[in-house]
Amino acid sequence: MGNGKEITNVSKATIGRLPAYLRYLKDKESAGEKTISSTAIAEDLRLNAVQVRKDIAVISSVAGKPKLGFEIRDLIEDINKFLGYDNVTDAVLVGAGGLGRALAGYGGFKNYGLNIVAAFDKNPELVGKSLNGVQVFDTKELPKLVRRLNVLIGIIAVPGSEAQEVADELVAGGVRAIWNFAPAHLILPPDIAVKNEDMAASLAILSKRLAEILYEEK
Amino acid sequence: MGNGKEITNVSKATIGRLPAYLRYLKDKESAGEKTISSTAIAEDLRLNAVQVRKDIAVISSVAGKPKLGFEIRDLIEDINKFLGYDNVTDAVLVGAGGLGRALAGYGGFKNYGLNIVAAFDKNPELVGKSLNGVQVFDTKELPKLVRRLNVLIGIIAVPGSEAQEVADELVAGGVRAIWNFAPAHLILPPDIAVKNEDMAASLAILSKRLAEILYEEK
DNA sequence: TAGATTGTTAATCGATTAACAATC
DNA sequence: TAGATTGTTAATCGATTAACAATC
Repeated sequence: MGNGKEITNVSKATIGRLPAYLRYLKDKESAGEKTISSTAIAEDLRLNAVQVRKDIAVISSVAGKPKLGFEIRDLIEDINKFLGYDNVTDAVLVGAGGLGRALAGYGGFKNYGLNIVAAFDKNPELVGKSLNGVQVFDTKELPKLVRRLNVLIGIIAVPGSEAQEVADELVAGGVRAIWNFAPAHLILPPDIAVKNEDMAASLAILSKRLAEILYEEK
Repeated sequence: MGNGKEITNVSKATIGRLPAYLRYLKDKESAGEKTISSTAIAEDLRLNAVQVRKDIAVISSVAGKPKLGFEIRDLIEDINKFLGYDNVTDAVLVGAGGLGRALAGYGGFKNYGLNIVAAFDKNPELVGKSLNGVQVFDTKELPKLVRRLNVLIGIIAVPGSEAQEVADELVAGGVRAIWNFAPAHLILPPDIAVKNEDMAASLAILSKRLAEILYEEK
């Protein structure tokens, strides 16, 4: 999950673009290409070439070569390292309903350095079951088990009305980062990292863009 | 989905905060409160009070009253109207696997002005089935059916390798906005609205914040 | 009245984009 | 050499925050 050295003030915007670069570069590598220019990346990903070069400068030690560009292999390695995809971090999932099941079933997380070690649900029918190899425990066990497993990341996939309570229990168990998929605003201590996956917000932004597009062509 | 009148240049940042305001205000209303100040909203939602007032100014016609604040009822009505939650827009879902099923099963979308009218999958075993009342069709039927249903929004929940193809078919069917949950960068005409739900990007940002927090307290 | 709160203008901050010399 | 491309400095853009008079 990245080591101390790399924790310079890299902007959220840059970090958010890195996974897209990584996917793109892997595609190029699979296609047999060896080098890539910032101009090419920018064009394909609809970004600004200077932005791409700056992003690369932040995470990469190797310099690009005029006329040639960057070594794809090097870039992939640097991004993987920066994002901490080499070493996996454990996480727990709370909520084994529809979305929770989908998240547990999504095998891709391990590639992103995340390993879901346990799931929790308060529904007795789900407790004891296993979601894609992840065992479901009773939510009552949450703080105790999280502490014992020494887990730092909690994923919340419960209804909005239960999210705050779950978040409190995660924090009580020692979790330091919360990935919140519930439609709820969580009140948390300042030394806990939170990322809200607010579907309503995303949809609102998409809808407004759509409305703009339709309006413009009228 | 908002009407022409409201399509001024409201920033994406503001639009993204509106759903959070709405949830918060509904909570307050349920708790029996009648008015709310921007200072109170800002404190509870960990925002800046000026920002809250500016956001409100953009979407609301009614003015706040010094010493009192804003009428909660009015604000809720204005945000609902601005976000177009009153009138529902149809959408199709492509991919009836784990995530697709979770999205189809998520009843909340209707509250957000989105109505999933059909799902598609290329897996014959899923075709003909129904996900929470949403019928699954063969992906082959996609362009034809999308056009016939006159659907403007497509939700992509297929593996990354299939996302571009699906996007092309959605566009061919007349879709004008794409909500992309697949880990893939889509190449699309400029007059198509896209919102990428990039889980890897979200996780990267959360992980870096966690790393920072852990680093600081060392 | 006194004080909390609004609405708005100005200042700051952060991120993107433009310009351009250096270089392979 | 000529030209594509890099790396960096400066300019621009957009969003957040600070300052403050108006007002209920």
